[in-house]
Amino acid sequence: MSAFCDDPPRPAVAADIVILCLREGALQVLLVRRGGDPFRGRWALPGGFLQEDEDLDACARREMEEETGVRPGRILQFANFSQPDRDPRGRVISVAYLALLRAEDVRLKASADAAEAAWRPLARTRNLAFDHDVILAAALARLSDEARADPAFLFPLLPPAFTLSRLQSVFELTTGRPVDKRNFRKLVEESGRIQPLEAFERGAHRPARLFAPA
Amino acid sequence: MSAFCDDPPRPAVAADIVILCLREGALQVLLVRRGGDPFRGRWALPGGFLQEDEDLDACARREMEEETGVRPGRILQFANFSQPDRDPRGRVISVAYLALLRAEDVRLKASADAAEAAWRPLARTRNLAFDHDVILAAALARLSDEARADPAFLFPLLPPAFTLSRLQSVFELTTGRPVDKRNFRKLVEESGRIQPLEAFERGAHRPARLFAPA
DNA sequence: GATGATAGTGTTGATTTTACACTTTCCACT
DNA sequence: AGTGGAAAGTGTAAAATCAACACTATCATC
Repeated sequence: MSAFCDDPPRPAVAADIVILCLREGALQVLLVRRGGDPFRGRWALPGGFLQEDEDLDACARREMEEETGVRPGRILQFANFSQPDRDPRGRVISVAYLALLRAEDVRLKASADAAEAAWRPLARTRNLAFDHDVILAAALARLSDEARADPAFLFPLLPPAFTLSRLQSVFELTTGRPVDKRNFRKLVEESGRIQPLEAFERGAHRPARLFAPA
Repeated sequence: MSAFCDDPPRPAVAADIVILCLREGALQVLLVRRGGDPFRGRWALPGGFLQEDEDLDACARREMEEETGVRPGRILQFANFSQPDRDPRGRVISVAYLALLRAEDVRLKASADAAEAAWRPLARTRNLAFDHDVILAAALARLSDEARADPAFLFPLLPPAFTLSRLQSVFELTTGRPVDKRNFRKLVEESGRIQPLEAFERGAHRPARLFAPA
C-alpha cells in the first residue's frame, strides 16, 4: 500500500555518464558495448540505476568508479532525459552527467550490463543505443560552455603538471575554435587557477615550462 | 516480472515548480498549503508526479496549468533534488522548474493535494515543506543569473506592453542590485529584444513610452 | 503658473578584448 | 661545431565594452 494518495507511476531512474578523456590527441568518450537486449551489441554510455540509499550524484560516482576504477573529481549534472519511450524496456528517467579524467588513470572493466568497455574517438561515435547520441551531443555543448567560462574546468583531462600549449590545445579541441596563443596564456596566467613550476617539459624543441593547478 | 536484469528501485519522480509573479511591487511565489501529511498545513511548492505518458517538461506544464489555469510560455528545468530522505513517505526524486507569469492571468485553484493556493512574497517565505526552501533558493539564484544574462528573460512577468522603468525595476528586484538608468536602457534598447510602441503610459507624471517584446 | 514626480537623454574614462610578429632555445643532423 | 627545424615565449596598440555620472522635459495637480 502506497504512502501517496494518488499512487504515482514509478519509473526507474538512471545516471548516465559522459566520461571524456584525452587520447591520441583527441577527445574520446568511454562507451560500453551492450551485452543484452535491447540494443544488444550497440555502444552505449555507461550508467546505472539509482539505488535506495544514494542520491543522484552518489549514483553517478559509484557507477563511474565501477566502470573505470577511478574516483572522479568533479562530476557535472547537466540534463535530464525523460521521453516516455526512450527505453523499450519501460519507463526510465535518465539523469546525465559529465565527467573528465585521464585515460592513464583508468583500468577499464567490463560490468554486469557491459560486455566490453572502450574509449571511442568522438568523431567516429554515432548510432549509440537509446537516445545516447543526444545525451552525448548535449554533454559536448556543455563542455564547450564550461571550458569557455573557465579553462580550469579542463584540468582533470591533463596530468598534474602540464604546459600551457597542451592546455591550449585541449581548450581548442573542446571549444572547436583556435585561440591566440598570447591572449590565451595571458588569460590563464592571470586567472590565478594555475601556478608555474620550476620544471620543464623537454622534447625536440625549446623546453616548455610546466604548470600545476593552483 | 521486470524487464531489467537487476530490478532497479523505482522512486516516484515529481516536477516541483517555482512559479513567480510580480505583485504589490515585489516578486511573489505561488505556494500551496498542504492538506495532508506529511507537513500538513505547511506551505509547499506546487508540483506533482510524472505520469506514464508524459516527459518531465510536459509534467511540469500540466501541473502548472492545473494549479494556475495558465499555460506557461517558457519553463526552465534547473536542478534535481534526490536526497534519499527528502520525503518521509518514500523515495521521491524532484525535478525543479522555474516559471514566470503574470498574476493577473492566474485564477488560483485548489487541487488534490493542496487545501489552498496563494501568492506569497519571497521575503516572508520560510519553513516550507520538504526541502522546498532549498529549491526556492536555487530558483532565485538561477533567475538572477538568467536576468543578468538577458533581461528579456523577465518579459513573462510583465504585461504585453511595458515601460522601461518597469522592466528596470523588475530587473533590480530579481538581481538584487540597482543599475544605472541610462546604461540599462541602452543595453535593452540595443539588444533587439524589444520594440518601441507608439503608445504611452500616462500617470501623474511625464508619460512613459511603452515597449513590447520584439 | 508653480510644484512635484517620473521620463528621457550623451559623454567620458576605465576596462576588457582582440589582433598581430618576432626572438629564444633546444634537438638532430651533417 | 654549425645549421635548420620546431615549438616556446613574449608586448603593444586598436577596438569594443562597461561604468560612472547630471541635467532637461513633460505631465498632473494644486
